[in-house]
Amino acid sequence: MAKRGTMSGKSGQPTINDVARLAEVSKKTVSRVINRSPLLNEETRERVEKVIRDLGYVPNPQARALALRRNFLVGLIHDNPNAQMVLNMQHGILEALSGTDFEMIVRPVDRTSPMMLQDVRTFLERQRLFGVVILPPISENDALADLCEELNCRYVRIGSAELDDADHMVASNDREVVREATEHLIHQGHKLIGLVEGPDGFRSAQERRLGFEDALKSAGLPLPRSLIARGNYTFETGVTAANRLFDLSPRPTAIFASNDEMAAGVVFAARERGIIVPDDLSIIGFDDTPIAAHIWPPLTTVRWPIVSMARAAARKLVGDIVGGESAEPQPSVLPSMLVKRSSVAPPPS
Amino acid sequence: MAKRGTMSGKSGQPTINDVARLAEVSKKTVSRVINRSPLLNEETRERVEKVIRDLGYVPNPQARALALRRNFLVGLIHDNPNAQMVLNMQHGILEALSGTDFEMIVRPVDRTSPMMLQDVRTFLERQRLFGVVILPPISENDALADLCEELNCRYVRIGSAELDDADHMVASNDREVVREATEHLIHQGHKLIGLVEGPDGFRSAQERRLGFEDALKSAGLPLPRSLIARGNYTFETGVTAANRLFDLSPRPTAIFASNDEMAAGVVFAARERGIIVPDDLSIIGFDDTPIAAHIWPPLTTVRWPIVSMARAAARKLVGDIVGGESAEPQPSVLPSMLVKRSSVAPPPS
DNA sequence: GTTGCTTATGACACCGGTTTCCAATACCGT
DNA sequence: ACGGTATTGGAAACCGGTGTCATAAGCAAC
Repeated sequence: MAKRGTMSGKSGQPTINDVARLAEVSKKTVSRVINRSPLLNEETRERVEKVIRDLGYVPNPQARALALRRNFLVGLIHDNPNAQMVLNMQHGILEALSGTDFEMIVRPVDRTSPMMLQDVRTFLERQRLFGVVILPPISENDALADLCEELNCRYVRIGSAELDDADHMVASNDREVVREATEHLIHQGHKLIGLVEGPDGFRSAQERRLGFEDALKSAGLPLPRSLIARGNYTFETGVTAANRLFDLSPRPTAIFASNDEMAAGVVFAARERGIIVPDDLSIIGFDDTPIAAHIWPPLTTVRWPIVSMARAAARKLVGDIVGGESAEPQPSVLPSMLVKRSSVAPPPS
Repeated sequence: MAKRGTMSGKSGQPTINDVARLAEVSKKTVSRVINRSPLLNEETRERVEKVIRDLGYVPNPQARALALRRNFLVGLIHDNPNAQMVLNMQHGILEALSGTDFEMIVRPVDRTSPMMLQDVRTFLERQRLFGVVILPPISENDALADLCEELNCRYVRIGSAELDDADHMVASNDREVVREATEHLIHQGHKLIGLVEGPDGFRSAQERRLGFEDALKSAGLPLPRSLIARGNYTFETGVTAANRLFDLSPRPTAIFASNDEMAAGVVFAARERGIIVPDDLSIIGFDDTPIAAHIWPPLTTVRWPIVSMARAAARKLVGDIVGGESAEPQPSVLPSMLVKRSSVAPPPS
């Protein structure tokens, strides 16, 4: 327990000076102990460490931030409409940060705002963040990454496909797993499969579409342009896109939607038309958000390794600081998996 | 634009010393300007302010935090499983904080952990937060509020019912609006209405149950114990509770569930049994999470003024600092509203 | 015994603000 | 012209750490 009564500060917390005085060394030596400096007598270190333990001393983050010109904060930058995903990412990051001196600070941004970059710049400059984790879809914005470089702020982007620089990236294998998902539909006997793809210009949308095409191609199935409808990852656009596909004749017997929200929109639209899922129509989504499990029928979908990705990203950022030499390199690509539920069945005969 | 070349620091950001030098005053005077000290020559102030603008000077948060022994951070403490709500709260807080010097730092906690209080104590002591906003359900924990008092950390709790201390509380009128929701069912002709209530010991659960009882009582309807099933705010317990109510004979023709997740569970269970919503069974939920609008049929539910509550809470915390004399007092009770969708209809005849 | 090198430690300035205390100036009544 | 009282500005200490550089001790080599 902390023995009180010998503190210099009146705020109750012991300072580095208290430790130095009690251990009969200089501040600097205590600082060396804190920062695991190698050039330090083992005996001295132990003596200081004992005082630190006895006192319950913890270095003041504000003072360190000032002296180091760098805060012990990891920022989370996102413009993600998917609350569950953002929150899971937060948990993943905090998990990686727990037990370290780092805390997390959250920064939603508005991709459509012309001030976005300027805002982020001000934010990073002022807070002097140790590093940031950038969530999709804003993680695809290269200007943002360049800004981090420029401001000397470490960063890790989370995304759908591996980029050049593994140090700044954690991704999942979207293309591969979507191919797998589509093949699952093909194996059920579907031949006319629609795609509700994500918005133009999104890496994730592109990757998922490529995976979809891979599967059809290697199965020798045709893919007319009409079977592809675009949405923008929202429920409503899922409904619209589905209706466009339902108007086709012959109607597709299965649909892959690039995310769960749109897939839920497809289910919704099907119900409005009296199309029974999965009897008349099989559906696969992507993300495994709670809605996927909770609508009827429960959606077959792809589960992103969200928490692990966030954890890996945060560890990449702070690993060499907190881990010392024992910091293992973090993986850059984590596998997604297909979660089979009840929205897929063989096509009607 | 900032004129470079006259800075003392090499990091690019101008410091208070730069401002002082260019304005030909002392640091202290600049500090007085920044902190809106009243005893200051108007002319001097303007001169300094001009230099500040020209230089694009912004005080260094780390240095201020060290000197003031108080960080410019507002913490968000939550143990909420509802991602959408947490994220909306985050947005509300950030909205209130935007344009100020404050940033938000997020701290999920585990209510069930015996270390919870200790963890939060360490967190608050170390980070020297300016204040915290506490989300339900952990906001009902009085020990946590006491801890904040003890550590001299401002706090605002967000909850379901008004507490004694309006300065530390922002709430919604759950009881009233649930009464209204239940009366909506009664007006449709329902006489046998089930309640899927929230977990024991939760203020929100209690308030909502009271509102439910209020409505039945004033309509002269009986409320046998068997019509009340308890869940713990999760989808799965909603399913279980619904099945218990479905086993009743006669079966209730309407169900109010204390949150949307459980309401979604009720819908799910109904479908499993072939009970048609809303023809055979009307359902009302609470929260207006995205799932409410996206399942079939879309749920009639109660919308909490989440963003406004969070905004009000954050303004309560920082209002007197950033607002100066113009800081308006923030409301402590914000009204919820009933959102009518398609899950309610008259009972089968 | 002196030189030269390595290792362990300390003195002191510094990060960029705030606060305390005091001096200087202006304003005032007599 | 004089002392007394508000206002204002400045010097220096401080918040609690880190960086730079100097120095002392220990030891091999000359």
